[in-house]
Amino acid sequence: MNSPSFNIAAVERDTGLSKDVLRMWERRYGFPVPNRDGNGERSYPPEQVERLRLIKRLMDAGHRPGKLIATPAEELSALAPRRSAPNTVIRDAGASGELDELLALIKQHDGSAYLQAMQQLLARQGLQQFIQDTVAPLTRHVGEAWEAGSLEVFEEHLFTELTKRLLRQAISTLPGGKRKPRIVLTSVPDEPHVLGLLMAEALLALEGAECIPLGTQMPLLEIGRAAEAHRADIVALSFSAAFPQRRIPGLLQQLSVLLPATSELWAGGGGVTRVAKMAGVVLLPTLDDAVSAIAGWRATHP
Amino acid sequence: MNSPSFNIAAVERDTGLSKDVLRMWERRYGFPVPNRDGNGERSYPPEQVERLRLIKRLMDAGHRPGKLIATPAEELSALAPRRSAPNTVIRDAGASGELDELLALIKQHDGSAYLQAMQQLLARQGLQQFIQDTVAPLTRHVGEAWEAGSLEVFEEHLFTELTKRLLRQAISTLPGGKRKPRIVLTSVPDEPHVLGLLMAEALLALEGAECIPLGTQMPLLEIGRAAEAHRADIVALSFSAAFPQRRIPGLLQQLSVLLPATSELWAGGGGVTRVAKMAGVVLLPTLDDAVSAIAGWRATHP
DNA sequence: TCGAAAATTTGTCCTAGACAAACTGGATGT
DNA sequence: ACATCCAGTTTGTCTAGGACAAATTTTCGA
Repeated sequence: MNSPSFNIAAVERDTGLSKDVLRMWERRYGFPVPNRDGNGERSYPPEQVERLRLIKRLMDAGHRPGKLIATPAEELSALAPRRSAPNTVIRDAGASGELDELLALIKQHDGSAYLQAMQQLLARQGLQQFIQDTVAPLTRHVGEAWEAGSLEVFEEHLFTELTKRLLRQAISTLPGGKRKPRIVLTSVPDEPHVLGLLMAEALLALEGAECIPLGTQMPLLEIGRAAEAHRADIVALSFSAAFPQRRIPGLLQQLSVLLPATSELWAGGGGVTRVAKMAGVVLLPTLDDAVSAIAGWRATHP
Repeated sequence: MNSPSFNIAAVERDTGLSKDVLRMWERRYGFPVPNRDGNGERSYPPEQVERLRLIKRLMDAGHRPGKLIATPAEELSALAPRRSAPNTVIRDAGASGELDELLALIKQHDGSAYLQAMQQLLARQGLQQFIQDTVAPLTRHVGEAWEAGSLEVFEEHLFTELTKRLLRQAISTLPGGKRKPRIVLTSVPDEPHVLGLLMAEALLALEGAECIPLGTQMPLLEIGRAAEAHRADIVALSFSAAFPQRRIPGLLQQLSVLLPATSELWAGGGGVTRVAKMAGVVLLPTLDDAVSAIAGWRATHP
């Protein structure tokens, strides 16, 4: 019943900060300063874990750890988002007021009302417009709300889970595309976000492409094998805006070596907007790009 | 085009063996012995990564690393599964031949044939029987095939992805349960397996319970908050058979402190079969247990 | 043959040092 | 005003080897 405390592994789990980073911060910045248990091992009180979670969130929003840790407690929580991209939204569902309403349903934890509202929108707009004008902006909106701290983790999970269901359901009603190209869809390890992948799948399936969804977090070696086994024309990867940009070129590079020569490599999602062009990889920052890329592929593969 | 090599982080990603373990094995057993790059950092050739993946698989099947590493290369691959539990299957879809046929479709990478076969079974058996007699045994079957090495990772992903879709689709056709109890469904960090959760959700929803699916891998603190926000009567966690058993009691212990007093904690799935009973936690090793637990809950909560 | 005690195996934690990649801020050139 | 380059700082990840507790196997005695 006494206040629980966390060992370093538990803190890593709950904050997403690696053990190495936790020790390094302690050494460099003097925070966090955990207690020590009988074996001299770190034991973090809940307040420090809470502060670490807040810091991590702000870091994901573009702040730097050195500054954040130096900042005294209170006005940490007041810090505004600071993403470099001013987020030039391309199409938005009319007023973004509509998005706010949907988000409000999530914040009220009213899953069924959210589902109902979304299903209504889907019926009204049709799948393609629904994805491009509602789901995609809403996902961005949720990402921003999360970075601004106005959304709890479990609220984001609820949003993701319900939206996944909507999209999967919509996809399953499409006629199983049997036309070329054949596309393997997945993401790399450490990229668990699945909504981008599902949106892409829905749009590609609408174009009649044959989609092979493999879920998220495939080891690179396995992606190569899957491409071979499925004789994929295209391997499409999704990188969310939260994925560390600097790791992307290396991953794509490594992967392009592992793929069979007959498979193209496409990389899409908010994560690739500012990735430099590279040989052997097609970059598709927006969903529109994906749709037109299909047309392009068909034009060059009679 | 030259043979790619892996730094220690990439090996951790692809094998699931932590950096600490990789360095420790090198020190203790003399394997793996990576090359060193210009900065003196480890650089693993693909063969060693491959061997490590094999060793990890056999460890998950119950073997011990010391023995495995000592074993010369060739007959490693011949090693049989060695799970302690002889896997007393309770109900099986008639002959397990049916399962083999379904599995064969996956191995042929024929997703649409698999979906069709499963949909047919669902229509014939009804949802409850379908889950208990087909999906659950099939999932075990896949787990065993994976441990025996007869299934590639990407094949398992395909199976999981397609089966997820089937279950979600089936769930969405059920009338949204609005009766008590209200159940939050999720899993702890490091437990990414979602099929058990979906099977449980389907069965619980069939009983008319109100299910709130939050997806997998919720930090413990967030689970507590979600329970509170949703005023959950029950928090249901799923542990797959692959989850390290020894970590479960600690997690449940910690979580039971974090939950509001009005929420019960249920833990189910193949992972809890051999976990000792503990105060404040209801253990549900099988799906049948979950169904009867609902009846029990309703009997005690008028 | 069973159960307890001893020995072993194994993972995780610890400290402390090094360095490269990424970012910052300022100076310079167009 | 804007792009580009350079130096300085910040930051994460890697390295080494030591320690120990928890889990498992083996040994020994009843």
